[in-house]
Amino acid sequence: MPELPEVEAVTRKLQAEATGARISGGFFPRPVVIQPHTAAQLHKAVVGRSIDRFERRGKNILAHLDNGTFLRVHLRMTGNFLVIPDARLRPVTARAAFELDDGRAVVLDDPRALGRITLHKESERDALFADLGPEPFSPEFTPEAFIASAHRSAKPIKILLMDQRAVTGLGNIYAAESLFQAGIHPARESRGISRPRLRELHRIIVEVLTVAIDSAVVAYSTPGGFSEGEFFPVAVYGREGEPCPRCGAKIRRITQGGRSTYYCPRCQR
DNA sequence: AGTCACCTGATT
DNA sequence: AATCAGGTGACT
Repeated sequence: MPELPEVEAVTRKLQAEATGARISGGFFPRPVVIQPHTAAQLHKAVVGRSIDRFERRGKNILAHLDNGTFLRVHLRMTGNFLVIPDARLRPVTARAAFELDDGRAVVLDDPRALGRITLHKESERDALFADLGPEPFSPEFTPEAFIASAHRSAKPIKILLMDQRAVTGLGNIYAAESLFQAGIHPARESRGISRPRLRELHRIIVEVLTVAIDSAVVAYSTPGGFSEGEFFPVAVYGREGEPCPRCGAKIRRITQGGRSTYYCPRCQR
């Protein structure tokens, strides 16, 4: 489910619903989800702590506790992190649950169990995210910084956009949509793209993510979460064979880095 | 830089 | 039965 916009929506909802909550219990049925910690270890570390604040960093959700530690939650492909009203009624796909002293629980719900949770000291934060690039809405994500990282890379531009070191938050959908809007072919070598086109792509990335966050927050605040289908006007992703909304040419699918990339062969050169 | 493994469920 | 999935890390 989640790229940056969905993670942002999830984080905001947790911040609204569970800030200040106190953890009274833990449920960690899948060792791999919390490794290198053990269930007993994590249980001991979180019970009695309250959650001061939720924060998003890239596609990670951080839950800051009241003792100088934080939980780092990554949703990977299919995870969701949410408050349920009754800790006893967790879904069968709950891979971790933090029971709260008011009877609710904060749950990692993830059918594929690819999501991960780890606990860290605040002092380890910088080291933990050393390989994460700039937040797309931060002052560090300048056109010049983006152009520089592109011109340093021989990777196809689509691969670069999904590399969290160049900019954090884009995944398979929004990378493809950004390139469509910028009119850039996904297989173009990053360092061969002109400065003006990269400058335009930079602007579009910020715009695409802004629009996507707005729609994700609205979609996720309604009952049922994101389940109401599409909430972002997707032009190319998942639309192989359908007409391009701009020129009518058939959308194509190629494989890059083992993932599907969708693009318009006429609009994207 | 490309491939695969991690998991499970949906779709072809 | 095979393929695919909005991610990432560990391989070759």
